[in-house]
Amino acid sequence: MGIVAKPELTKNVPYHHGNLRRALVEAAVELAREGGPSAIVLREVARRVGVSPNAAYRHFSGLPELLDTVAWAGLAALARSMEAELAARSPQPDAQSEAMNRLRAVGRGYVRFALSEPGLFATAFSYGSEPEEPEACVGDSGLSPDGLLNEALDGLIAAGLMPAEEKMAAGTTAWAGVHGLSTLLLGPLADVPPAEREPIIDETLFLIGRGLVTRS
Amino acid sequence: MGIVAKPELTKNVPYHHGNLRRALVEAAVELAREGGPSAIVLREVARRVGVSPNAAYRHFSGLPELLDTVAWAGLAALARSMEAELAARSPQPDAQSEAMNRLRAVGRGYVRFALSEPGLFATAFSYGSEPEEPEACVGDSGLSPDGLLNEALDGLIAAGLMPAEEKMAAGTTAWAGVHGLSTLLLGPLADVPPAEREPIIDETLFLIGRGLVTRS
DNA sequence: TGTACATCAGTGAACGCGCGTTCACTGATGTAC
DNA sequence: TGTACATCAGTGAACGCGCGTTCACTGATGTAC
Repeated sequence: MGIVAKPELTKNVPYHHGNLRRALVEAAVELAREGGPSAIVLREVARRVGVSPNAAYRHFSGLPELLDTVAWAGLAALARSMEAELAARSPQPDAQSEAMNRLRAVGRGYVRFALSEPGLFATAFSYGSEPEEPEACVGDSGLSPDGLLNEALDGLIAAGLMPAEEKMAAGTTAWAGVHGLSTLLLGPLADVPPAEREPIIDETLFLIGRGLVTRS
Repeated sequence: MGIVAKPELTKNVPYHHGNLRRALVEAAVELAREGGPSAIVLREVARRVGVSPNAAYRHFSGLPELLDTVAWAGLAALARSMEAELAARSPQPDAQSEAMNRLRAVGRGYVRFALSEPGLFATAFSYGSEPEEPEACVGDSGLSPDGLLNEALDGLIAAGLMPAEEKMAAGTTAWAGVHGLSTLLLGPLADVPPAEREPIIDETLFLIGRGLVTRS
């Protein structure tokens, strides 16, 4: 029983939960936000929803399936963070600046998500299986984090900044860069002062981006 | 009791263990190699050494201290892997090629260690406190992974490939790149065929390195 | 060299804990007639 | 519209497990004299 009684539980006391599956996932996401994948504990999820521990087995085969569902939700949230940076940036006059600007925006969205939601970020990459419906890990644009990066790389190619045959290597490098930076800032570099974080992110995105484009 | 009786336990049956602390750390490292940090379980460590579970408390304040010790050993092993790549590469005629070659060698040593010892790699970055004696996480050269990277960056500067004031940003970018690539190859990219891994590593190291050096 | 004794590295048993999962069940829901 | 009944989403209790840690102890070691 939480500190605030849930209206539908006090008023109606419905025997059948409205949408228990959704409620379980939401509680599990909250646990992931608080403590990462290992904090997703089936009994605690049930406790928070106000249901007996075994009720979850009506909706999931077991803990691993619930964990995967949360991971996919984490990837979707990551995609939305990347989309938010794309929307927030100011468009550039020429095509080349525009393409680089978009690439850096998705990268910044990636790292910022990791820093603002470390538990969910860690959980997003702890999935054990791919989702059956790919739309489970997709942002508002319908693209996954992967798809958003690819779109940005296509922009680089279209602007003549990168040969098409380097796309795959560039994708791996960009992903590795932002993922590694996120991990470092949450781990070994966790005690750099918050004020220094943004410049570090910008510098790193600059150096990574510089490596991807063909020198003129 | 293992499948092979330990000689010193069957022959001499010494009451006091020769060097229990060292034996505990070795067993814990082995567990980390097999399953990462969460596989380091105090009771299992004691079981493998052939000692009662509480005996470990004569040498460690508790599980966290043992875990940190294994993490530092992992960092030392990482440093040695980087040193091995430095030693294995073929020296280059001119100073600039030599500097880039050394930088890529330490990067390759980093990623190869992660791929060959994933459990120990994960454990190396799960420490909760810094070692009191810094030589706990140092390779044969006396340098830590961090120190080896810095040495390589100094080489880049000395060769005139990079302005000194970019050193810090370059270090973060290089570290992020190899760390991220390691993480991806062990996670989301875990099912790229082993034959394709080396080319991917080389391409990524190439693109990261290209971003660090000043364009001419 | 021999003996008394403090030190300390181990033992054995037990503690409380919380977990994921299973069992047999109960009571609400909604459909067929 | 009313009733019988199958369905199914939940309950409550229990399971076995292994964990980290603590307790009072014991027996070997090594030093002082």
